[in-house]
Amino acid sequence: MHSQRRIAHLDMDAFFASVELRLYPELQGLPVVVGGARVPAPQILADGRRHFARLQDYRGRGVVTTATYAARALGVFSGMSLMKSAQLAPKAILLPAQFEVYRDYSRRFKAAVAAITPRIEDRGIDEIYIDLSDHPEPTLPLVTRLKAAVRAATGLTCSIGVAPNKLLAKLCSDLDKPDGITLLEAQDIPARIWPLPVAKINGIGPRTAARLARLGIESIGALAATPVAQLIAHFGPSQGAWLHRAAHGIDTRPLVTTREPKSISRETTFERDLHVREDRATLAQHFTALCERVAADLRRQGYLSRTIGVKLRFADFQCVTRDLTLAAPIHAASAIRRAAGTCLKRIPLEKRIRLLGVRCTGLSALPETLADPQAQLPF
DNA sequence: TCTGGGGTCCTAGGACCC
DNA sequence: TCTGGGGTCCTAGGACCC
Repeated sequence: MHSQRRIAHLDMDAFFASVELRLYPELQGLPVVVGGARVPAPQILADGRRHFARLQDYRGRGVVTTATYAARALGVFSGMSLMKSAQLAPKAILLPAQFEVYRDYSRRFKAAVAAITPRIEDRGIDEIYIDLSDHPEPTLPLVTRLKAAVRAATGLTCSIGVAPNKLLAKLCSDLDKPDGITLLEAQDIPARIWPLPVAKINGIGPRTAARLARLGIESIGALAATPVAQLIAHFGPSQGAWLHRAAHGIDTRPLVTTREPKSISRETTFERDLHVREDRATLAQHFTALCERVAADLRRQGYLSRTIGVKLRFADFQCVTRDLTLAAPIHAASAIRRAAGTCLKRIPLEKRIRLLGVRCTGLSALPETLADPQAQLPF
């Protein structure tokens, strides 16, 4: 028999914004927003002090990547357009995202955890699952030690939830943020999980939450009380049964401790919507650049791709994709551009284009001889 | 002055093979 | 001439996550 698992979810607190506060301590306590591309970097003044851009001076199509807790208090949240957040917090500091710096902090906090508890599932740049089941130490001192190690390695705080599975661990890491520890057992589900809105469940997004709301189901408890047959009638056998299990805190997924990438892609949203007729040269330039960037990513990560695809988003936000599977895998930018060009020809282009992307799937390992940069031709 | 960029997973139909 | 399933690959779209 296998005993109860002990799964932790560790989530860094306002990760990108907190890294920026480490780099610019004079911003501590202020509303700060980290934004997308084309945001000006801080300027060093003659007296050595730094000058920061304000949200009110931003023009463009970027969105909020992360906001400090002071900015969140003004109603600014991830995913909100920067122009809209400027209405809510015009004087907030606006910083460009520095993904290389965040990746470095990410490696440091993960290494600090791995030195104590090696069974880790990577869930992106700022969160991980940790399997504590086989660790001899009691949960609270162990988790306290993990937080201290993360802080020593990065200077940053995190929040940790510990529960019998990933679904519940993820739910409860969010219950005491920032800098919190939440331990949850199965018998705590009715009191602590059922009052929460259904969208707190990882896997229930805005669409599913809206469909549930139309059925009068708003809380996880209401979802748990709904007969599974009714859920299956509305959402199909797979999703319906899953919704029922999730609401009851049932989740048997193991940790995935190693993973190979399935796709590598690059995309760009234009500063203004472009049209094939009027902006052919500009579009061609962006298209070639995307193919070159994705080719460079493939080579750096050591992959060939057999299926090349394109993605377009039109001005009305309609999204279309086309892909093409080749007889043999490729990695050269010129070959990617040729295949992606074939895909593009299959899309009617009457509408203005907002976004263009190039994607490589069907990945296989690049042979060693080709992976050697000395052996590479430019394209 | 709505709505980024990089991913994963699922569904579903058609082709094709056994 | 009509009638089968099962399995895999390819393609397109959609939901969701960080």
